[in-house]
Amino acid sequence: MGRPKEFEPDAVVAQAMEAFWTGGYAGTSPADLAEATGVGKGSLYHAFGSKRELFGKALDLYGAAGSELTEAYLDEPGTAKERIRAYLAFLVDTDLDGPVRRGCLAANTALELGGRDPEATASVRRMTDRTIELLAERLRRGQRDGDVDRGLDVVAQAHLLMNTIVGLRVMARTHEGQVLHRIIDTALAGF
Amino acid sequence: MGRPKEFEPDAVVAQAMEAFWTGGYAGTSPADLAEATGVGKGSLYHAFGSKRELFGKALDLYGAAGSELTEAYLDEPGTAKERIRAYLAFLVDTDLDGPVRRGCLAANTALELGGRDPEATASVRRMTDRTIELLAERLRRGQRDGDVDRGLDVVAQAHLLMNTIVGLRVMARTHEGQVLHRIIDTALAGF
DNA sequence: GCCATTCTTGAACTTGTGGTCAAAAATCAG
DNA sequence: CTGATTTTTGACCACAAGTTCAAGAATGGC
Repeated sequence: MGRPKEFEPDAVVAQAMEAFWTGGYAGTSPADLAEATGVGKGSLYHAFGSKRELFGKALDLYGAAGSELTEAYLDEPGTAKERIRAYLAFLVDTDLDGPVRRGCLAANTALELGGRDPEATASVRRMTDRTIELLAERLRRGQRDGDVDRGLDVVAQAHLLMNTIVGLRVMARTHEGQVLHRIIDTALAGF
Repeated sequence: MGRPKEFEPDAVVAQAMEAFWTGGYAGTSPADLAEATGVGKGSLYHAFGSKRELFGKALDLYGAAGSELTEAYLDEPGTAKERIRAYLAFLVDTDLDGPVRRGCLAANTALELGGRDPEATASVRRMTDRTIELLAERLRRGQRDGDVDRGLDVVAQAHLLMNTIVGLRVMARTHEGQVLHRIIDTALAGF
C-alpha cells in the first residue's frame, strides 16, 4: 500500500553511477543527481538516505558490472594472453573514446576517498581482488591448456596485471591511445 | 618600499602543496590553506590571485622535487635494476608509512582534474614524461654498463615502468605493502 | 468513500565555499 | 614627519552544497 514509486531504484542507481563516474564523488551534487536521474532531490533522499549511501549503491553496481564484463572477456575463445590482451585493449579504448575521459570509477574512488572513507576503500579493494582472482584463474586455465608456461607464478602475475590495468586507466587521463597500447604490448611480453 | 611580506612565498607554496596533497584540490578550502600556511586568507589571495593559481605553483613544486628525487635515486651506485628497484620501493614505502595515505599528488591530480583542467593535465603529463625519460636514460646506461640486455627496447620498458609506478601509487591506497612489494618483484623480473 | 501509508514536491535551512574589500599597519624616499 | 606604496586583517558577500520538512498526491485495505 501507499503511493507507488515513480522510478525504478536500480535504474536510478545506474544513472547515479554514470554521474559519479563523470563528476567524481565530491563533484556531483544532489542537484546534479536529481537532474541525471530525473528524480527530485527530496525523493532521492527519501529513497536512499544520503548522497553517500547512493554512492555506495553505485559503487556496488559498478563492481558487479565490471566483474561480469571481465569474466565475459576472459571466457571468449583464445589463449590466455590473447584474451587478456583483448580485455586490456577494451578497457583502454573505452576509457579513451568517450567525450569525457572519466577513467575507472574504482580507481577514481580509490584516489578520491581512499584512506579517508573506509567503506569505499574496502569496496574498491573487493573489486580489485575479484579481478585479480579472475585473471589468476584464466592464467591457470592457460597453463592447463598449454598456452601459458607451467612455471609461471600465476598469482604474482595476476597482481602485476591488475597493477598494470590500474596504471593504464590513470594514464588514460593524460596520454594518448598509442602510448597505452604499446604499454599493453610490453606488459604482455613479460610472461 | 611598501610593507614587507611576512612570509616566504616558496615556503607557503610548499605548505600549500602538502595541504593539497593530503586533501585534494576540491577538498582543500581557502580556510584550510590559511591554516596550513599560517597566512591569512586575504593575504593568500593578494599574493597568489586564486586557489587555482596557488595549486598550479604547488604542482610545479611537486614536479621539480619529484624529478630531483628520481634522479638522485637512479644515480646512486648499482645496476639499473637495483636502482630502479630501490626507487620503486622507496615510493611505495613513502606512500605507506605516513599516517594519511595520500599517494602521489600527480596521480591524484590526474584523476581529480584530468580532462577537466587542461593546464593541470599538461603539468601532470610533463612530470610523467620526464620520469619516463629518466628511466629510459638509466636503462640505456645499464646497457652501456652491461647490466641490461642490449636487445631491450628501453623506451617501451620505461613506459611500462612508469605505468607500473602509477599503478602502485594508486594501489597503495587500498592494499598492503607486502602485496605492493611483490608486484615490484614481478615487474622487475620482466626485463 | 475514508483511512493509513507511502511517495513527491518545492521551499527552506544551515553550513561552508571561493572570493572581495575597506581600513589599518608597516615600510621607505624625500 | 609626510606621503606613496605595499601588505595584513577580518568582516563581508553571493552562492552552492547537503539535508530536512511540511504539505500534498497516489495508492490499497476495509
